[in-house]
Order: sequence, then C-alpha cells, then structure tokens
Amino acid sequence: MTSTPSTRVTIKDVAARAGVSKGAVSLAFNHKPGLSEATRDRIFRAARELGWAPNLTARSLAGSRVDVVGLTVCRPARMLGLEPFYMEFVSGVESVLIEHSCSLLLRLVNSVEEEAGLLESWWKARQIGGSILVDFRADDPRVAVAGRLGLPVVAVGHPSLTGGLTSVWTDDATAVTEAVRYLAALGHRRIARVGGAAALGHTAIRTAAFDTAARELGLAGASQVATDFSGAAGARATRSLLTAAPRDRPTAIVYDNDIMAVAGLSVATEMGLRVPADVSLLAWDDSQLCRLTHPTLSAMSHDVHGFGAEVARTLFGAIMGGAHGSHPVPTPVLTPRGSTAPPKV
Amino acid sequence: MTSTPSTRVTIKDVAARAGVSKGAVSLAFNHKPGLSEATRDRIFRAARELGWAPNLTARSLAGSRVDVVGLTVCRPARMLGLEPFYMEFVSGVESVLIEHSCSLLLRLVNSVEEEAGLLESWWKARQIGGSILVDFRADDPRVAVAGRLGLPVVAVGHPSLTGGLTSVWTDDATAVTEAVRYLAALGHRRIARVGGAAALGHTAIRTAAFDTAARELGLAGASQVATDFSGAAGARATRSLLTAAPRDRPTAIVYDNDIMAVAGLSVATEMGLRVPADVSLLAWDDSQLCRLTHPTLSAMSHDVHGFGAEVARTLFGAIMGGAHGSHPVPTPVLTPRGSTAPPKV
DNA sequence: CTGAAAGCGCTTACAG
DNA sequence: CTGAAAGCGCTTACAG
Repeated sequence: MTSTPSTRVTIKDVAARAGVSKGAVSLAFNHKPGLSEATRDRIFRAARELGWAPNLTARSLAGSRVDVVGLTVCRPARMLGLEPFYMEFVSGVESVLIEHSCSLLLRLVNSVEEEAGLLESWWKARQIGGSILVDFRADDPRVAVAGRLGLPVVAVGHPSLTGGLTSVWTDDATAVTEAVRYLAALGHRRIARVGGAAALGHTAIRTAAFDTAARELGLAGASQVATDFSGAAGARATRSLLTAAPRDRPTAIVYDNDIMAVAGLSVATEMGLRVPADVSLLAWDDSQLCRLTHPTLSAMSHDVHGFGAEVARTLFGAIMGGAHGSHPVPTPVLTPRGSTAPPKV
Repeated sequence: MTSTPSTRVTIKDVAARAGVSKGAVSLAFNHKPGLSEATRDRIFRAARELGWAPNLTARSLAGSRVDVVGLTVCRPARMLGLEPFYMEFVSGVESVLIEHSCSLLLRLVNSVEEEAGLLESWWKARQIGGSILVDFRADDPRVAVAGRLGLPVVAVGHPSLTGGLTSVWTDDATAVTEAVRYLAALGHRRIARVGGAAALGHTAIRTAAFDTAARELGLAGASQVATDFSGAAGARATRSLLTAAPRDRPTAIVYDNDIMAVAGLSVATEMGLRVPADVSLLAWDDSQLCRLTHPTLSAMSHDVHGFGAEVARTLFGAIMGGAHGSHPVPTPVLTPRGSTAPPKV
C-alpha cells in the first residue's frame, strides 16, 4: 500500500514511474492502439500504485468532448417532489450515463427563458457536451438556441413541438384516445379530463386528442379542465366536477398524472361517492402510488425508467454526430385496476 | 446584433477587441481590483458583442476551484421517485447553488462502496469542488474516504454517524419522542412504528428513541418493524399489524415517511377499519401527499427545502475552508390533521 | 493601473 | 511501437 501523497499526482508522475512518456499514458487510458501489451500493463500498474485517475477537466480542455450532460427542469419545486415521473426518468437516464462514465448536471429553473439562457451558458462555458430538453411549450425558445449554438440535444416531446430537433416522444394522442374509448366502452358518456398545465405542449396535444375522441364517439357530456399538475389543483377540479347535479355529473374522470388522481379519489370518498360505482377514475403515468390507494387506481401506464434510458441513448447518438429525426417510445397502455367500472345508473 | 461566428470565441478575441491583454479580461470577469472603470466597461462590452463567456473548464484547470458539487444517492430507483423528500431536498440545495453559479452533479448508485469510490473518482478527476453526503450507515466508508482525500463535504446526518465530518442534521430522536408522547397523551397504549431501512443510521436512531420513549411512558404494547421505505412494504407491515386480535392490535401507528403512511391508510380502509376511530396514523416528512388523502394525515413536518438550502450553505463554508462541526436544523414538529384521535375503546 | 510569460494536466499530430 | 512538442483557454504571479 502506497500512502497517498499530499500533492496531487498527475500523468507526469505516472509516466515517470512507468518509464514512458505522458503521451503513452494518455494512449493507454484512452484505450487507443499503438502500445505493446507489456507497456500498457506497466502503465496501468503505475497508475494504480499512485492512485491516479485522469483529470477530466484537463482532458476536456485538451480534447473536445465533455463527459457531462445537462438537464434543466422548469416546474415549481414543491410540485416536482410529488411527480414520481421525474425521479424515475432521471434514474433511467442515469442508467445509461453510467455506461459512458458520464455525469448529469441538474438544474431547476423558473422559466423557459432562464432555461434557454442556462443552456447557452453551459454550452459556452463548455460545461456540458449535450443536453436533455423536457416540457416543451408552443414556440419554445430552446429550439432556436440549440440550433444556433449547434448544441447536441435530445428533445423530449412530440415532433410538432420540438421544431426539428432530435426528439424522443410518447404518443399521447393515441393514449388519450385509448383511455376515452375504454371508458366509453364501459358505458360512460359523461367523461371528464383533468389535464395538466395548459402552457405545455403535451397538454395541448392531449386536450386536442380528447376532444377528437369524444366527438367521434358522440360523447356530448365530455369536458376538460386545465390545472398545474398539483394534487391540490386535482382535488379542486374533481370537487368542482362532482358537485354538479347527478344527471350532469361526470361518471368517469381521466387525470393527467397520478398525484391528481390520488387527490381526486380522496375528494370522491370525502363527498360520499363510491369509486368506481358512482364515478370511475383513471390515472396517468402509473407510479407505485396507483397501487397504494383503496381502491387501486386504473391507469395509463408507461415505462418511465425505460423512457429516460432511451432519451439518454439518443443523446449520445446526437453527441457523436449521428441520431437525427424523431424516436417514438412505446405508447402508454391501459392498466385496469379497481377504480374503473361500468357506470351504475 | 453580431452573428455568432462558427468558431468558438475565446478570451484572446475579447482581449483583442477591447484592446487589452488576456490578463485584463480575466481580472474583469473575476471581479478583481486593478482595472480602471473605463477599461472594465470596454472589456464587458467587447465580451457582450462577441457573446463570450469564460470557459469554465479552462478556468478550473488554471485556477483551483471547481464550480460543481456532487450528490450521490444510494436507494433503489423505483423507490426514489416516490420519496417526495429527495426532490424537495434537491430543490433546496439548488436554490443556494444558483446564488454561487454552481451546478449539481447527481448520481444514483447501488451501494455505499460504489458511493465512496465515486466520490474518490470525482475528486481525483477534479469534477467536483465538494460533495453532499446523505443516508449514512454504521461504519460508513465515506467518512474515511472524505478524510483521506481532504474532500470538502457536508454530511447529512447525526454527528454520531458522520465521524467528525462537517454535518447538518435533524434531531430525529426528539421528534420520535414527541410523536410517541403525543399519541400516548391521546390515550394510546399500543403504539407501533413502521420504520425505514434498518441499515441506515437515522433509522437506528429513531428506533432507539422509540424504545426509550415507550419504556419511559410504560407502554407495554409498543412495537416496531423495519421496512425498505416503499409503499408496498408499508402496506405489508400495516396489514400484519392490523390483523392481530383486537386486544393486541395497535391503536396507533407511526410511519418513517409519508408514502408508507398513505399505503397504511389504504390498508386500514380496505380492512374495514376507520381512521382515526379504530386506528390512528401518523406520517413523517409531511409532503403535500399528507393533505391529499381522506382523512388527511397527521404528520411530523419538516422544512425539507430549507434543510437542503442549509446543507448547501454549509458545504460552501466547508469548501471555503471554514465550516466545521455539526449544525442542527429545526426538529420536525407535530402537525395534527384528520388521522389521529383518542382511541375509541 | 497594465502586459508578457509561465503553467494548470491533459490530448494530439508529427517525428523518429 | 514510442518520444518531444505544441496547444486547449484560462489564471496568476511578476515585471513594468
């Protein structure tokens, strides 16, 4: 055991100890050809003995690549903690980053403008090699910024929102349609949707799809309301929907995430309505939360971890210069549980 | 508007445009004395016109500091998404980092050993200027690693767990004691605790405090069980507790987080028990989730965002070379809601 | 108050 | 298959 010297050991020390040049050490650690097996071994042994690892800062400066990818998230902090979606998404991203010894630079921001500015700073400061972009809005400023800078990105969102950037997306329109058809097939006619933040592109897509599906099925009693994704907003929306006269009241409600569905379930219970006998509830995203309620919540489920992994994989493609176009991931599928049933009328 | 040149602009270009040396530009951007107001202005104008920002990679190499702090989290990904605690904690950390233009490097890992190794890699690779350490275990290897490397850290955990590292901690023992006393004051004698992962130091502290409090109050029917913090485990533990014969069954249950309390509430409902008439439930951490259930959950509440902010502040102190010792943050306080009441016997 | 030079720790052609 | 040199974009003494 060699004790760690108090002064930092550098590539020079390793080269000296192995009896080679700095260049040779560099070749060995970057797995490049041009070294004999024996030399390579000597170098790695010397490095191990000295406890040396390449200084990634220096490597970035000298080379070109940066082993860090960015992720900015623009949602109120209080709400984020309650969206199981994000942490699962991040864990999926991480699972792929780790294979590339790459790290995730995370930042919570307050506006898309700030988000666009941060992207530019990070890129100009060479802090990131690429970035993941989520929560697209109409005319999102990040599209132009990424294009102008030549920043490698992967946009999480439908191609219609992400202006030609490389994208990975979920077919929300199809999923919403399936949700509505399922409830209609159970016999529901008055179906409501408690949607997410109206400013987000994917909310708009779901809203349009819901309208279309309701029209095609001739559902006169269909209605929608936008919220901010919070449990409190979901509760409020549900309360307002359920206080209508029984003959106008929806018999089924679809939610845009699962936290609002959980809140909606409480409201229904508190109002003395039985779920699913009096009202059916359908959640979205389907985290573990949906299996913790009573009754359990039916949901449109989604492999969020896998989604994150696919996004990371696509980003590496973009950084390497490949990966263009749009990459759909599997559409959320209906998972019926205890909160949906034919209406009892 | 100057269009952005396709080749990267550097400090040299800015210096040339402002008619000064690179050193002068450096002084200006680091807010160091030694430049006339006029020169400073010229430099900033030139930088703005060229759209230049310092390359942080080069700055780190040349200087000493690194504007990135690390955070490793060792919990199963699936569970993380459901712990509102983490995202709120991270958002608190971010709120302080932003003031220092500092970024957060996040990594999910699978073991403390991996965590300790990662810390060493990050530090040796000069990727971080310091790190936040959470979820301490008995004989945690990170204590030695941080000490040996001289890595500036702040350990989130009771001083008895963090081996002399600078620490920020919550007085869990006092909070547990308050929880037990409150339930006892309501008249409960058979109180159970559904704890978190046994391997974690703070779980051990809570377990010991619960035992002591129960003994001091002469609560013969007190019992505890360890879980993995997941809703599923919380549900299982609750079901097992509540299937006991009525005269042995606990009349109150304290949980180590709120997701398990939510799961416990469902189980009680599903078993036909009324909350709080038949059994009182007390959650921990108190995210928004506790206000979304029916009845709402009483909880030991905690400013998790503020906790994260304090941790980040302390870390900056440690990086600057100050900040030693242990820093307690406010103890969680009891927030009574609809899930606790005197036992109906 | 300012300029020229050395150096941070690597990588990358380019010679040998 | 290996070595010596230049350069990545900054900061920091050290002269002037």
